[in-house]
Amino acid sequence: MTKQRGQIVIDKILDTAERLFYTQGYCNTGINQVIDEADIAKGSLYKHFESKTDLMVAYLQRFHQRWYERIEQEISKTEDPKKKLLAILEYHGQRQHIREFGGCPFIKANNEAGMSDPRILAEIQQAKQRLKNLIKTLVSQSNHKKLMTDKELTETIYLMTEGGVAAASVFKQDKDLQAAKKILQKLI
Amino acid sequence: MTKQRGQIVIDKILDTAERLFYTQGYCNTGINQVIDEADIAKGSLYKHFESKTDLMVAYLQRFHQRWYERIEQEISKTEDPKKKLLAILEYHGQRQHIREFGGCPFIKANNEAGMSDPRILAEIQQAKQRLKNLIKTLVSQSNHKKLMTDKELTETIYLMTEGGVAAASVFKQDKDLQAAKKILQKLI
DNA sequence: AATTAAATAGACAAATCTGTCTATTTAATT
DNA sequence: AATTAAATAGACAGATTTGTCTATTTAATT
Repeated sequence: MTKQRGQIVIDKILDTAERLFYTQGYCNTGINQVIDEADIAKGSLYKHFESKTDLMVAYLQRFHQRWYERIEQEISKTEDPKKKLLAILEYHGQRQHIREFGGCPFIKANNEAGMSDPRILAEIQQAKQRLKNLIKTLVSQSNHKKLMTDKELTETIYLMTEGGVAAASVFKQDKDLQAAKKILQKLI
Repeated sequence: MTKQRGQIVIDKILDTAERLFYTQGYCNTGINQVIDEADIAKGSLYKHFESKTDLMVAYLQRFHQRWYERIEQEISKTEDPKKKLLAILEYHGQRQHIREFGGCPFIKANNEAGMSDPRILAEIQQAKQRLKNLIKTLVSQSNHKKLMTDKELTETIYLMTEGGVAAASVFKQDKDLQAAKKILQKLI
């Protein structure tokens, strides 16, 4: 079963949209630039996506799925729940480095287009909630020091992750995320 | 000494730009909407600001100053450094409520326009650094429990603040910031 | 009161934006 | 091989964008 012709076009569009929407921003990226860099015709884009907003939604949905799969894959490298928690912070630092400290794609999308379409906000909320739930599960399995409750530790880790990525986008480095990792080592 | 005519115009422009750039976003706000809602002429805007980017920079500079003054005023309500630290989290929750959970103005500006002009990123970095320094000073005065070092506690508080505001913008509520406050009470 | 500076309304240019449409070519399927 | 569906290039509409410019009115200053 080889790839359908249509799927190749869709993939090229979504790949390009993902790259441009993230690096330049949704508003700063025109449809014409997307079709130019994706090397497809405008008619093809509007055959598969009703509007630019729909393209944004589709990008976020696909990104949400791939993003979560990457995190799951990353923490699967160790069995220890404590190490898995540390890996989440480590991973976010690595990703921000790859992304040249452009910040969280979900937060970016939310800031620019979160209020314009309910599907956008919903997708972002679901993604963030999944991360929270993942942390919660790992915390409950971690047998941590009980310096705080499971709920509080979960919250702390989530906030340090979110804050660390934001700090990375401001200061263009990942030392806040690295610091968060060291702090977490003391807390668990 | 009453207000100069020019200053009134500048204030109206900056007030409107601040409101629209935050609620709608920089890209989603046109110069024409700014002059319409500020109720001034287009020529007046371009007399005081060379470009839309310059207006953004001026908005951020004024906002940075006022923002920091508000925080200083807020924490001046108590003498206890521990309570001052808690007040920072409390204050950010209140502000996000007022802002209808639109997130951090600096992070928003950075995501949308941080790479387009070095002055924008510089202003945002300075603002965030000031917050970090403020927390650092308060931590050093707080005589906290020493569950972690001063540096680590400072980092934790900063990250929880940054992450809490981001979470507020995603989930449209301030309970993450409230949770952060309760966690901080345990840490100090 | 006369002069100077600033604010105004609004036309305008030039570029860009999203989205539509047509005519043609390419590829997959029967 | 014939048919059907999809991708292409590109023109086009209509709206919107930033920024400029002119002519006029308003306000402050000498």
